[in-house]
Amino acid sequence: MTGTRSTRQRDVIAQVLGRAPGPLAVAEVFERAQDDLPGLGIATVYRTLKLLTEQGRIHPVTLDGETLYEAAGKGHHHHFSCNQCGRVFTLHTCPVTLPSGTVYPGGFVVEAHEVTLYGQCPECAAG
Amino acid sequence: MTGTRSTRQRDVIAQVLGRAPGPLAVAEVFERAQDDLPGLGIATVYRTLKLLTEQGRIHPVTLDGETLYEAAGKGHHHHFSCNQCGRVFTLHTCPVTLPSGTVYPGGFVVEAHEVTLYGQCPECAAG
DNA sequence: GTCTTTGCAAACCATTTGCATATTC
DNA sequence: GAATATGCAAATGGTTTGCAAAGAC
Repeated sequence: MTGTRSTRQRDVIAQVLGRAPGPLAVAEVFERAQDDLPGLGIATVYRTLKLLTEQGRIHPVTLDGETLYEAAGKGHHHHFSCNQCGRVFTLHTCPVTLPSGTVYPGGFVVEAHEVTLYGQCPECAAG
Repeated sequence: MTGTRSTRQRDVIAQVLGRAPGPLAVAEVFERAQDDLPGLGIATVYRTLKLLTEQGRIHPVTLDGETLYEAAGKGHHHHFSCNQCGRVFTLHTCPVTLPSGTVYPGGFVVEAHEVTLYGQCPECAAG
């Protein structure tokens, strides 16, 4: 069986995502993981992100044309993208009430939804 | 001034997007535009999509890691992505009430929102 | 006729893959 | 010790760019 071994690289990459306040781009994961593990190769980052995704331990999030990754198991949540600093945050509130099975005009059967809010993050709003 | 000339290529590409029921991927734009205009080059498609975007005549939409393009001027709307056939539709209903300026817990100032619904499109639900 | 746009081919750049070496169990 | 994972470098594939020829005005 492949993908089961515990390695320092996999641990570090999973940890990096685990402590982030929101989803991270591949380059960000790479940089942060290198702090803990110099010599880490970018190919390993891609391979590990793919592996963790297949295992359901992280999820890809596409936002503004970039693929970001976030740790799984955060329950239902959405994202906030700051128009000023560009950072993406995880929000634990949901502005939508859409029970699975709701049928939209035209006959669209809704099974899930995704919301992205854009605006100013607390830091940028304060500055 | 560059970007102002009317060419067959630009007209065709704009028309393709104008008559689509939802946003299209670059490859789809390319294929459909080639029906009207054999010999069209892919580079022209990319250049034109970029131009039309800068002119505000179309908008990019990122969905599941792909960048799609749709005609502008459709007013506030959202997207529905069919889990079965993969097609993306434009929905003219909005499940969210979020006046610009709403402040979310933590101090996030909301200026805009984007919603994507996932499920079965009318055709796939009927099949 | 001048300036812009196009198509082609080359250049780019992020992501993936092949392979020898290092690591896990 | 056998099998898996890593790092490097090469390959890939979508997007962009340089340039000579075609087209718009």
